[in-house]
This record gives sequence, structure tokens and C-alpha cells, in this order.
Amino acid sequence: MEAGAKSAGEPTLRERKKRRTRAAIAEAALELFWEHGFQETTIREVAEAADVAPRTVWSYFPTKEDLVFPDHAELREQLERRLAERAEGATAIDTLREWIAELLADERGYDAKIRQLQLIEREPALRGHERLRQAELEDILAAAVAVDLDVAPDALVPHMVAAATTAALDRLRPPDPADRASRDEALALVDDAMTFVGAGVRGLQHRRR
Amino acid sequence: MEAGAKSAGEPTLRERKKRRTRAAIAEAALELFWEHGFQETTIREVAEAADVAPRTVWSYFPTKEDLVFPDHAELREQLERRLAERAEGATAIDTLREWIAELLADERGYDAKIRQLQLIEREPALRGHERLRQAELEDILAAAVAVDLDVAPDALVPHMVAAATTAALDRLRPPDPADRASRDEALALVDDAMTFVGAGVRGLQHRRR
DNA sequence: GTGCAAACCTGCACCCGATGCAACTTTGCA
DNA sequence: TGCAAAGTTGCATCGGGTGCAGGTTTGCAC
Repeated sequence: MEAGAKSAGEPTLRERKKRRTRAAIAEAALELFWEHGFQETTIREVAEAADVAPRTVWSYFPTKEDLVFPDHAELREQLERRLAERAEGATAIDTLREWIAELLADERGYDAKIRQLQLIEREPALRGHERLRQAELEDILAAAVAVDLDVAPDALVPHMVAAATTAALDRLRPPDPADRASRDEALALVDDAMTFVGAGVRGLQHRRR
Repeated sequence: MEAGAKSAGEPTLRERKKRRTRAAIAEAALELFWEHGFQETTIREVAEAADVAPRTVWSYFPTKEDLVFPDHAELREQLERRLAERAEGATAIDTLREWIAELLADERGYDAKIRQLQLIEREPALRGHERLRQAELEDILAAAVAVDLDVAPDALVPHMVAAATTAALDRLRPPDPADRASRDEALALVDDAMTFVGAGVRGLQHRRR
């Protein structure tokens, strides 16, 4: 059992300190990466900016790349929980759409995400990691879709659905830093994806029987 | 202009030596990775096994991960050429299917590919790189699909089509080393993907007007 | 509040991947 | 045969990452 899972009644001092340290490191890292570039910034510099020992940075973030995705674990858990707890009638994609809408509504979170995407855009070295993270979420989504369609978790269709949906979300990356995709556009993207995969699934079901 | 692009009339001695050295390094690397693991094997060991200097390994393969995808550049070029030179009536996906069929027909290439996939399966550290490589091919495919559909290269639909198709190819990864996906199964996968994306595209076009 | 154990932070030594540079060797060609 | 270009190598160096052994802080029972 991990620390901090004590029903979140009230976090202990130790817990609060850890969160603060972690946040400080991530913030310092993002700032330095943004200012001087990912490659150019060393972990030692991040440590100095966050006022901790280099060794401590590594204890919070196993790799340098992880510093760019500080909230990935949280997002992952959120998605898993949402999908697991969705109502009887709601499909996985419906649930995803709802979740996206909520994420987009969070001003600070949205800004941070855009900033993160722009950083990744600028640093090809980060693309691999991003794709890996994406693949994790995709697998979770695919598993839920498989339940919806009543097929095996490793069947073809759920993974095509998940991949197409992820590809749609990938399109919200703004090419021009000034020209941010609006929230409505982002949701329209998801809607198009839903139409696409819905038709795809029906097309395949129809051919099959 | 890169060396070796002299109409391939007859490769010079230098060229042949380079190819041999490159192949020897890749072969030695795959062997060692397979036998002792990717993380556990050092570049120095690969160099020794291939009877070259460590520095030479890095001159052929910029990163350790690249040793696992020795023929990626070639595949990439093949796909680009095929798509560029396809007949008037043939769609991008048709062309892809044809190409896959030919790749599957090559016994040695197929075995090597399966081995590579199993290695990646075993080493999570390689997943990021694989996804990155996949993304490159996906972008090429998406660009061609965009031409087919007469939409912008960065439009949503082509990328969903490409992503779904790639996801299908991803399914040919055999979970059990002994139970290899047969060539027919692999092609059936592509066919299902074609049905899926075809229906998806039509569904979206229909809704749009 | 005292004291103890667990959790956390830190410095140190070390390994390995990766790069720039300056020789040295081999190949291509006049 | 000889010269220039390409290819190979060793060397020095940097930065990411890990294991380990203290030292410090926090939680908690008494």
C-alpha cells in the first residue's frame, strides 16, 4: 500500500512536504526546459533551481523525461476510475468525452497542457516518451471499449477505436503558440472521432455476419 | 546526396564493406540483446562481438535503441516510394496492403520482424522507440490518405485512418513466441482495418453534408 | 516531551550512453 | 604511384542514472 492512500481524510505533514517538493521540482524543471531547452538543461540545474539535491530529483522522477509529464500517473488513474465507475448505459467513448470536457474546463490545467504540448513539439527527444504515455492511456481505453463491444481485450476493433480516438486528441496540438485550439474545437474533434469510430464499428459488424 | 545512391549500378568496395560492417553490428547486437537482454548488454560488448571499435558502433547507429530497428530507414523509404508511385486508381490503403503482402512473403524478413517484436515485447524500454518509429510511418501514410480524400495533410480523418491501420498491424504481435500469427491472419487484419476505416470515412462524410 | 523506528534526503562512487576531436588507415581515382 | 576523401579508432569529457551508506526529519507510542 502506497503512502497517501489513507482515504485522503487529511494529508499528514510528511505527505504535504512531499507534494510540495515534487511540485517545486516539476515547476523548476518546466521553467528551465522552456527557457533553455530540454537537452541543454541538466538535472543538476533543475535540482539547484528547486533547492534540493540532484539525487532527490531522481527519487521523484526516475528519468529526465518524466519531468515533462509530472501528472501522468494521476491522469492515468483518473481515466481508469472514470471508466470503471461509468453508468450502465454510458459507453467508454462517451465517458472519455465527458472527462475531456471537464479537463478543458480547468483553466490552469488547460494552459499547462498546452505549454507541455508546445515543449514536446519543440523537442523531438520527447516525442518517444509522449507516444509511450499515449499508448498507456490508449490501452486503458481499448480495454473499456472491448467490454462495451463484448469482445476480447486484445481484439482488433477496440484498439482501432482507441487509436483513432487518440489520434483525434493529438490534433488539438496548436501549430502556432498564439493560435490555441479553443475548447469547442477540441470537443468537436472528439465528436468527429466518435462518429468515425461508430461508423467503423458498425461497418465491421455488418460485414462480419 | 547520400553515398550509395549512384543508381545502384554496382556498389563500390567501400559501399560493400560499409554494408557488411553495418549488418555485422546489427546482427551481433540483436544476438546479444536476445541472449542477455537489452539493458544488460553494453555498446562495448556489441562492438567487441562485431569486432569493431565502440566509437564505430555509434557512427552507424546514433543510439542504442536504433540497433533494434536497423532497417527502419529502408522501410520508411520503401513506403514513401510505393505511395508516391502508386497507380492512379489505387488508394493509399490498397497500396499498403499490397506492400504488407510482399513483406510477409519474405521468409527471412518475416522471421526477423517477429523476433524484433518479441524483443520489444520483453523490453519496455524499447516501446517508446517503437512507437516513435510507428508514428513516422503513420504520418507518411496519413499524408497519402489526405491526398486520396482531397483534404489538408493535417486534417483529422487521415490521421485517424492511419492510426487505426497502424493499430491493426500492431495486433500481429504474437503473445506466445510459439504461436506466430500466420501470414493469412496478418492480411485479414489489414482487411478488417480497411473495412473499419472505409466505413468510418463514409460515416463522417455523410454526417458532414 | 522523550525516544525510537520508519521515511526521507543527501553525498559519494561508479557505470554506461553519447559527442567532439584529432590522429590513423583504407579506398577511389587520376 | 600518389593524393584526397571517406571510414575507423582512441581519447577526453559530459550528463543521465543507480546502489549504498550515512544523516536528518517526521510520526507515534509511552
